Amino acid sequence: MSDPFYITTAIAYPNGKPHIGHAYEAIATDAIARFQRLMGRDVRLVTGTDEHGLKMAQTARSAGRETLEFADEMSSYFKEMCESLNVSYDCFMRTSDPRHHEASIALWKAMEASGDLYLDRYEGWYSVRDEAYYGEEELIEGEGGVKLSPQGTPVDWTVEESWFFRLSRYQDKLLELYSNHPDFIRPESRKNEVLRFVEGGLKDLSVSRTSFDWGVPVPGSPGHVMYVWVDALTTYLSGIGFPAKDGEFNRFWPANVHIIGKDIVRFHAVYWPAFLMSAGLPLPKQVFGHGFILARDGAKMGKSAGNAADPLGLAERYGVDQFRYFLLREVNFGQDGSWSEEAIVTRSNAELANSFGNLAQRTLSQIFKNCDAYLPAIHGHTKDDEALFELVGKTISETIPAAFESLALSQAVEAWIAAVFACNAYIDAQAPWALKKTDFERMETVLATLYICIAQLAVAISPIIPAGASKLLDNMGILPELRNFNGIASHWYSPLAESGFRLEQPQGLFPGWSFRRTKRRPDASRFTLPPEL
RNA sequence: GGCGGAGUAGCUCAGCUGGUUAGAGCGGCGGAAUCAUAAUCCGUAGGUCGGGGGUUCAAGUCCCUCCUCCGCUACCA
Repeated sequence: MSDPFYITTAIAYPNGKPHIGHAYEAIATDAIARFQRLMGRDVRLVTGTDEHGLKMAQTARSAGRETLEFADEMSSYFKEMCESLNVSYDCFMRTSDPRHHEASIALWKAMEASGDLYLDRYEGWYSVRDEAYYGEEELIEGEGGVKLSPQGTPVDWTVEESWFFRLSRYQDKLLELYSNHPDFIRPESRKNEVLRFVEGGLKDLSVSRTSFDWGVPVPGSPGHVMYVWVDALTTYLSGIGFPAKDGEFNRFWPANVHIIGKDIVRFHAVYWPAFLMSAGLPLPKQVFGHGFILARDGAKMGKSAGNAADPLGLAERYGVDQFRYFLLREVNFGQDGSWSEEAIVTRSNAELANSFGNLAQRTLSQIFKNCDAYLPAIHGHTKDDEALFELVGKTISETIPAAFESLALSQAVEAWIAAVFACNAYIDAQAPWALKKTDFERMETVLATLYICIAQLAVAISPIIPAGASKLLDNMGILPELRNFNGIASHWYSPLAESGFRLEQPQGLFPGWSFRRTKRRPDASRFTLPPEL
């Protein structure tokens, strides 16, 4: 049985339609999951929506809607996003799902059994928008002397009975965790922030609310619903079957990595492991806080910022693969990045259409025309061929896997495109179109060499651009069982050629987009215009 | 205020534990080629590696200091 690998995205709060940040996280997580599948691992990818909390209830009410019915709609946008962007999730867990309620209650009871939950009174300034209490001294003054949270959201003086979690008990255990598992929090800069926070002392955490009922009811405590983070985090368990411990859960927990935004690192790196320790469950191996995707003008794509670009619109306009490729190629995973339509077009044209797509096109076309569409025979390799094999082979079997393994996604793509460049340099140096007249057999060998390399590169990049890669591999007759790192490195070419496989008329893989430019193109009509949004 | 990031070619960025002429991509410029999605390949970038000081035979790469931007966090009030 192959190694299990369990990865999650954060569970999105669907108080609006998904923005580019949600798309980025889902795409990155999917790419990692797909990579692990190519490595032969048994993968589970869980994503979903966190639908509880006063904010959702209020938004629904102000829209004159039933809360659940409203949540259904909002959640569906996130699910659609995953479908549209080719995110290969195994489970889309909603916190409103009865199965999830069961899981949350089981976790709660386990924490209670450890003596970590107690009832007390909580009073303070509560911000509905932030779903958090603030101390008097944290408040800022808005216009007309109105009290506002540090985030500038309205606050109300609220007194409620609340369950508390003995977070204070876990300070030492958490610090021990961080020091025994240096990779628990990544990237490094996030870890420092968490360390500082925990070292500064932990207060017990209020983990239930009585001011609304849209949430998971606290067992045996009528009127209380769980604090949203308790049940949101629990999706990582319920998504693989918890509270049932046999089967999926037993096999996949603990998670290999939780992919989250840098803004919620604390919940995942402090509260979450504390909850799990309390419940007597194993801890995830890693929490990775990625950066934000900023608009060209530098504006932050915040949850409530309202200036969020529509990721589905962009994907539809420029292509899902192109959009995925851009985000993972251009942005150093873990750091903030920026996007613009021009940047998407530039990347897509230069690397997908011109470098890789065109490499495949020119190679397959020559085979199609010169070899009657049959895969040409190999008549002994030269040093040049061997050099290319070595470079491409090393890239797909060492460099790219190592980069993916350490979640250095943009470096993985960088290594890939460098190998593509090498193939283009090779085809130009060998000039099979010239060999056609002088040394037909050598031409055959050159085209066969490229064929092998292109298939290997297509497999290696398939986690990033699954649709295009799979279309190309289909066209090339690569069997499904060869579409993984081991398979594509094996000797499949000659058997395929000898099987009498013939190419169809090759077709362009990725279109080149034109884009408004100051400089005039010699013949702009040759470019395809992207569809209007 | 504390802690932590970032500041490298026009643009976007690589540069691990200090060591030959500081790198890549894009753009620009010049050439080659014409199989291919007017795509490709080769050559070319005269960059005070934010400023200043220091350690060293040798510093984007270590130390000090200053400036700018960002993140986490605190406090005075």
